[in-house]
Amino acid sequence: MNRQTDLNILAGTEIFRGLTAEALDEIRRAAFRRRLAKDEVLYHQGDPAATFYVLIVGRLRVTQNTVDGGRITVRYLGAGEMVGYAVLSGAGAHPGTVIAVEDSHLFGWSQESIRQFTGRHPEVAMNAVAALGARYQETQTRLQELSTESVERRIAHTLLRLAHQAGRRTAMGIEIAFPLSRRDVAELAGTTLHTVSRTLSAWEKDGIVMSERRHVIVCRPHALAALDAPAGPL
Amino acid sequence: MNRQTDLNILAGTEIFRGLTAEALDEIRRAAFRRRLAKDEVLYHQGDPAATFYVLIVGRLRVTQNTVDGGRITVRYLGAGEMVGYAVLSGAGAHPGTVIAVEDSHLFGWSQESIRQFTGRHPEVAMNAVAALGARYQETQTRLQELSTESVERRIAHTLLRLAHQAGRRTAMGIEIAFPLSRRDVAELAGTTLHTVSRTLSAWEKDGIVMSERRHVIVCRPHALAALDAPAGPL
DNA sequence: CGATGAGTTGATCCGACTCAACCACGGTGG
DNA sequence: CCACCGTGGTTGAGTCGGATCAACTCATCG
Repeated sequence: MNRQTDLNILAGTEIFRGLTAEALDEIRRAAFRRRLAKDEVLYHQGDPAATFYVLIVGRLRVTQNTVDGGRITVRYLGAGEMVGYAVLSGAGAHPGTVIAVEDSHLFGWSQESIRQFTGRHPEVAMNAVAALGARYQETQTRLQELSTESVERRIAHTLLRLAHQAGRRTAMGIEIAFPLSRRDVAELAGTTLHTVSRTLSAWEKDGIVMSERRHVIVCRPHALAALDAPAGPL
Repeated sequence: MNRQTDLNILAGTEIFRGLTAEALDEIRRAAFRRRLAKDEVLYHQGDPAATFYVLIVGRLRVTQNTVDGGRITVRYLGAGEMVGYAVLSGAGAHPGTVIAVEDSHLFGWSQESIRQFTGRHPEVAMNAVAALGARYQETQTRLQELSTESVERRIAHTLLRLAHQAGRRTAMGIEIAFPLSRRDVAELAGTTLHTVSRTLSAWEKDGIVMSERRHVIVCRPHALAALDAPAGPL
């Protein structure tokens, strides 16, 4: 919690990496801290984009709603990731709702201070471009999957992506390290919780995954990755 | 084709807007021109991201392929839009294939020159963040539609988006101003050309759209936007 | 100890994909 | 000039993946 610790943390974030110690200290001084309890909302879709955040510890979920009640999960955010890119891009409002799925800790900056800082430090803007580009690509990939793949494969890819982003190696396999319900998976994979439940049950029988309520472990990731052929040959 | 014309063109692009005349002239001097005939490929998915472009006139299509033969259309690009953002974000390879759907004209810059320029002009990086953010949002919206809406509504939204991005007012309605086949619409909406054909035929009967081969006019955009209720009540 | 949320599993149904046959148009070449 | 073929488009019939509807169990919580 001291100055040096904060500097090390900031130096490890996707948006501030590569900055000089002086620049890091400058952004540190402009920051405020924000804590979120589990299930607490950071901001709602449509709120004016006034504050930019970086997630330090914890896990956040970004969701997006349509007028007609539809809801999807855009992505989960982990430590070091930026929150509220709309503040940087100059959009007026946040395009999604951000909620903590476990107790979290963030640094925050006002729109003026982060935009001013970004203007003076092109590396920050370049980092933002890189980070946004990566998210854009990931979304593109999901779009691709949703257009062309079966539900089963989409669920498989969803779990693999989560395992990659927030996986923790255990004796049983790769554990997805935050509470994740069937419904959550369904909203990521573009299906219903019923289908997710059936699919996970089948995989559990085959020893591919293990799951309890709101908790998934991927035991055999390679088996998930190789779900093209409808079934193994004789 | 003279210097002043080029400066005016550059000043109107999403990535270079707001720059001083001197900065614009600097980027103009570093640029080279590139012409693409209809159906000519600018670069392929997987090619090293070595050159950054801005589209001056014409229309490009960005597609993305999966290993297993799946293909989607990521988006169409119009005048003033940047092409090859991966060069900015430092990704090693282009994530998609870009092809001209009509004769086009671009400005191009080497990776070193555009990144150096961006490093010296934070506005450019900020513009890039804004542009990428907008594309990210658009993709998010498509993802949302694909997860929650019926094929018919997705086709409707696809046409509305195209009409918005590349529409030309005519006596008959909003004409989509570049060749667009059923297959193209299908790859944007995440469906098959058969379903698109059926849907457009039905809409044509209702006077909502008019279409010939590779050519679509949206006559009653509001009717497309209001396709929620399955059918009008008695 | 009801209540609420998460999960499972069966039965049913339908939207849209698949398969298939066909037409129209526009090059191209004999 | 016409025969040919490839591309784009239309439309019908059949099928099926997965959503929907429904009933029930099991935790967790105030």
